[in-house]
Amino acid sequence: MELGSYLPYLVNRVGQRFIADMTPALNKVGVDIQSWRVLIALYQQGGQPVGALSDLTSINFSTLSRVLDRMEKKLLVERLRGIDDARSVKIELTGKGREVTEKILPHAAALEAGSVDDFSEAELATLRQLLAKLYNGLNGETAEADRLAG
Amino acid sequence: MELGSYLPYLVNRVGQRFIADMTPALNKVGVDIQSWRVLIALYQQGGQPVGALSDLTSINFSTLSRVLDRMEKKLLVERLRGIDDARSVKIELTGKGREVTEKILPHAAALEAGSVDDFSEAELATLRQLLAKLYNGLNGETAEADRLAG
DNA sequence: CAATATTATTTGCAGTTACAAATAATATTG
DNA sequence: CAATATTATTTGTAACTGCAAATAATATTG
Repeated sequence: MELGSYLPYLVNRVGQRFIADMTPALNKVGVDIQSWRVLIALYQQGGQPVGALSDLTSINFSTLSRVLDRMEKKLLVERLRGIDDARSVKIELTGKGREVTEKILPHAAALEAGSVDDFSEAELATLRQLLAKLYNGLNGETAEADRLAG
Repeated sequence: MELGSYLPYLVNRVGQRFIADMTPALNKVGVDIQSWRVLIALYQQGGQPVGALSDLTSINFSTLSRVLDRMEKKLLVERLRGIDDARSVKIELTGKGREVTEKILPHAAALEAGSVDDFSEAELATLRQLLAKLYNGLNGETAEADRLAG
């Protein structure tokens, strides 16, 4: 096995570079990377209960609970307890959350665009499609999933 | 912008799934994900100074220093101070480090193989090539790099 | 319908992480 | 060659993370 062709390696280093390149824009508005993931998810998919948001952002649900604490303190999101089921908490963007998201979005778009500057449209579409396919080929095994599977 | 086509999102969720799916095999031998990254890097590329290992693994150099502390305590690596330049520390796999790596490798290979089960050889090659190209299209901006760039 | 199981989220806690400063060594320069 | 700058790594510190247990609510079942 060769490191340079090992998919987890290739994927991890790209992910870390995206984070590194995004960090200056995030620092400017005092938002950390995890909060940014929550912001885009909510901005594009609307209010979500914590569990769904955890799936959507790939942030561990207990970590996410703490991320939401920070975001709530900064008035970026609010927790709406038990709209239909009082066990669940619906997370909604606040006006400020939307504002901040819209301030970051252009930087995010520019970064993504810059990263694929010398990709053809076809290559870009292929990359997205293969990443989605790769995701589906993985299990997303969790302690919880294991327990249920036996 | 759509979440499902946003590259940092697509990449991050794949990376998290690789971690989640790899974790059981790593737990069995008491190795965390960061240590695993160091193990494969050293196993395949040979002994490295800390800085090079930081680049290779995409682990922040000060975090890496602590990761190496844990690994040294578990006798997986050793620090060889100043072979040619006394400022640098060459990190080498120990015999045990190699053993443990070889115990994990089959799981890693199986996981990767399973994730691309329904990929053609051509698709797999394309994915790898596009991920490498994407990596090159990113800056890997660091506080240090920023300082140097002015 | 009381007892038990299940689902959703938070919290205790024991690490882990990353920025910035400190340390340690080599290179440069006046 | 002493003073200063640069390079490589570690460490102080404050915040972040994730497992497991606790809490809180709804569903099921005998």
